Amino acid sequence: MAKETASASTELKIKQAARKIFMQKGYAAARTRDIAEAAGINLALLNYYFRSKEKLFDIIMLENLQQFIEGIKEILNNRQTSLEQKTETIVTNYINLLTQQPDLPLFVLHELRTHPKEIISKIDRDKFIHRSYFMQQIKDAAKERKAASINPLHFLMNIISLTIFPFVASPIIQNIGGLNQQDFNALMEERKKLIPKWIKAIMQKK
Amino acid sequence: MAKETASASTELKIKQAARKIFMQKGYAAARTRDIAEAAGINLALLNYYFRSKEKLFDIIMLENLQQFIEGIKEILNNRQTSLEQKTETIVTNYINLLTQQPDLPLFVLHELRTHPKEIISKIDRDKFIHRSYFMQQIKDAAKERKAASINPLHFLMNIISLTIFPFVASPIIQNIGGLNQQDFNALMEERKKLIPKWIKAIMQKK
DNA sequence: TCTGTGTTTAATCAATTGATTAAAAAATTT
DNA sequence: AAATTTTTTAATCAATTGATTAAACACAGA
Repeated sequence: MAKETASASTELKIKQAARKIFMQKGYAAARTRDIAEAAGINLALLNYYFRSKEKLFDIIMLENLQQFIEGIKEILNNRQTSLEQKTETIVTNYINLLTQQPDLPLFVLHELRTHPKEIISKIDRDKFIHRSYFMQQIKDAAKERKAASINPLHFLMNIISLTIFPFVASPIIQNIGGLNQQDFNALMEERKKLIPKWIKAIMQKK
Repeated sequence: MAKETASASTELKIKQAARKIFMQKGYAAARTRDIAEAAGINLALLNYYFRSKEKLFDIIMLENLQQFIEGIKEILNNRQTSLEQKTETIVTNYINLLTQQPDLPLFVLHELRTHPKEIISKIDRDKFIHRSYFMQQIKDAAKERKAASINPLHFLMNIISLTIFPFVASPIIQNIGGLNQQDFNALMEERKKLIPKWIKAIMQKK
């Protein structure tokens, strides 16, 4: 019993340390020694638990992607909420997540480029976003209502662009605007209410 | 004479190869041997011309940043063009640039995180964006016209987010939408006209 | 043609780094 | 408490990689 909790906790410690180091430095620049040190354990122990750096990375990356995807899966397919409500929930959820883990999107996107596309195919294997009720609502809004006709893909791109990109480009934005971390977070907090408004304005038939 | 052109061309060849490899793999994963091979020269020659991997990287990165910044400097300070015209020009220019070099923004942003902030401070040393005529126009529009009051920083973030992020996230977007490279480029081409419209809609006083 | 300067290469070095191994330590079982 | 299994470590290996060196090469001017 004590054995299992001990091993479970060291495994968790390693994973947490790995997540931190990988996200800070990226896969290539992250050294297994850094991760071991951050986890407070020996380098050999890391390989004992996870076989190799790449195996460990795959696990971390998969968990990150799930965090990204699972977080919006039920939102997109909720039949009870309007398009406006979904937008607001998505924006709020992501801004909350990224305020806690600002390095997450850049890490995922960068490694997605470099690494073989095995990872990419895992993202949306069954095209659930494409088939989601959310997508149907966008199409319907364009037809039934007086909303402007818009490619649903543009619509989705707009929401995630407006929400995520500021975090990706935060070093530049903070530099341009002369903002410290707190100022920046406050600005992102503002966007929780602004982005849904803007999205609505975009949809308005001109 | 032949000597100088030869050395100039090899220097250029190395830089072009370095830009390619660095952008594909990132600084840490890019090997100097890869760059040398891509340039069709010997590894030692690379160090003969540029002293070290880091020196070469600094040069490439600086050129990339300049490409990014210089491209909008005169646009932002043009006293003859309206806010709408500036928006359209910025969007068109960046979409053209990124269609040619889709890896550029992710590379810059990723390395900006990892590397010491010396680089960051070079981006907008004299705060020219903040002082630009463009920024003044945004403030004026909010006051004088009937436009909605908007933090100029939000305005700027919106334009670059809507323009640049789709390129950064293109692997995901192409996967979700089931798009090949040509489809994706066509979608980005559409955005040249759409984004200015959307920005205008956002500015509209509701 | 010879000399000197700049260019290029092959070979090698030294440091880093992912991974392994064998042994010690701790925990669990009998 | 002894035996067995699991966990942890120190030491080491082997491959990679950025960088250097010394020698060969090209080419200009004398």
